[in-house]
Amino acid sequence: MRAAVDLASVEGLGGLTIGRLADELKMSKSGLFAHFGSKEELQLASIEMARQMFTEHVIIPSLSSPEGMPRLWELCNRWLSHIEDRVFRGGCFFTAASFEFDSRPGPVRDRIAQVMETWLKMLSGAARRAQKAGHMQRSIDPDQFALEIDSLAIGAYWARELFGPKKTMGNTRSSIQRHLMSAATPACPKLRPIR
Amino acid sequence: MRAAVDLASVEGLGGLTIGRLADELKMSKSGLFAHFGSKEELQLASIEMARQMFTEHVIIPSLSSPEGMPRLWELCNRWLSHIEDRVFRGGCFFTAASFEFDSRPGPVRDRIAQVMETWLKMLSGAARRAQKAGHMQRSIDPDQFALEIDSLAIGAYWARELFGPKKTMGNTRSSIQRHLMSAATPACPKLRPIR
DNA sequence: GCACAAAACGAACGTTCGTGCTATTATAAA
DNA sequence: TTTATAATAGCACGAACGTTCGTTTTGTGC
Repeated sequence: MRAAVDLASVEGLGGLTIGRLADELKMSKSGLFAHFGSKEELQLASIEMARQMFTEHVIIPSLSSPEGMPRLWELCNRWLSHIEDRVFRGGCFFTAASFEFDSRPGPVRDRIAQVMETWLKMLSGAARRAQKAGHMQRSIDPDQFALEIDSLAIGAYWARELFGPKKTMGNTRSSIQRHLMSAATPACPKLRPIR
Repeated sequence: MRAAVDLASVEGLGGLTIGRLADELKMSKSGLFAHFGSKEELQLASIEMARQMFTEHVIIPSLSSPEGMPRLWELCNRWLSHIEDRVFRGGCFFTAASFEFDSRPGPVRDRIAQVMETWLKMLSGAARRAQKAGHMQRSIDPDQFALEIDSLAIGAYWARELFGPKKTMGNTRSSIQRHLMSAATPACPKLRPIR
């Protein structure tokens, strides 16, 4: 599954081909195929694996940060890091998959949308708790705010892949930090740079 | 070419297949193929067509707005509109193509990156002129600023395609407008909502 | 009406795709 | 050691892919 996720993150979920994956693993096509029964199942399994990896690298470690703005900041930071660290060989698995499948109805598209919705809810939930903790202005719509910082990260990834990593990611960290701070109250604790 | 762009915007530039396009146009594969000579040429021609359409729908009309912040705002607005209006059947041609080809070296990828760079330069150039006109704070880095508003639009498109158009685009308009206004000086003229 | 060029066509090529079969081999329980 | 079960391999299939070929249709200027 690790190989599948790597391949899919480079060639796209559609380009994740049973033959190529079998070659990579030095297996026969049919031997590999038997584990899934269909290409769609392979795709869904890859999504599941990628989701697990994302949870493990980004979400779980962030939960040890204190609730409120610090945890929101930590979530953003760890997401950017997981792109920089190339946890997926080809970049950001889910962003690429989203754009690839957004107009191809079916279980694969639905699952991707579901995972991304959960992620957005994670962000907006953190924002909402930041409001409850008095770290964030109550006039802000948490859902829209979550989408905004998510967009900044997606855009950074987009620019990085197209134009090279020059200073893109570092600049984006400060972009997002600025965005968080512009929404913060005086009671909000300092946001420490994680890297 | 219109049909090719439509097909590519739905199935992706890779899924733009000579056979399917021929079917759609009720032509023979070979008859269609003869016009291009290779699939890559077809892809490049599609990019060119999409670029022309984008220029026509977004850039040209914006040039009649006064230089500075108003024109920058108009560029953003028209980009959002051209997504809402589904100028490309499958959504935003270039955003999808960017993510599809970002890790597939070759002339197609290069051309996409080139077009997107030109577009970003258009935005940052407008921002720079807004600074010269005294509409925008000079402390702002125009390149980073351009990437930020581009990111917001990309993110809006991403959410729209995945979760449905509910209120996404409208909210994004105000997100971007807020972002512009937070960078504005007192001398900046009012930004009228275009739609 | 004819000649000539451009355009479209149908058939075939070699690959690769996903997907079924039927063997063969490893593994673990009896 | 035998036996049941899971994993892998081998082979073949129909379809679709990009591409090439020779032929036929279409349109234009004389």
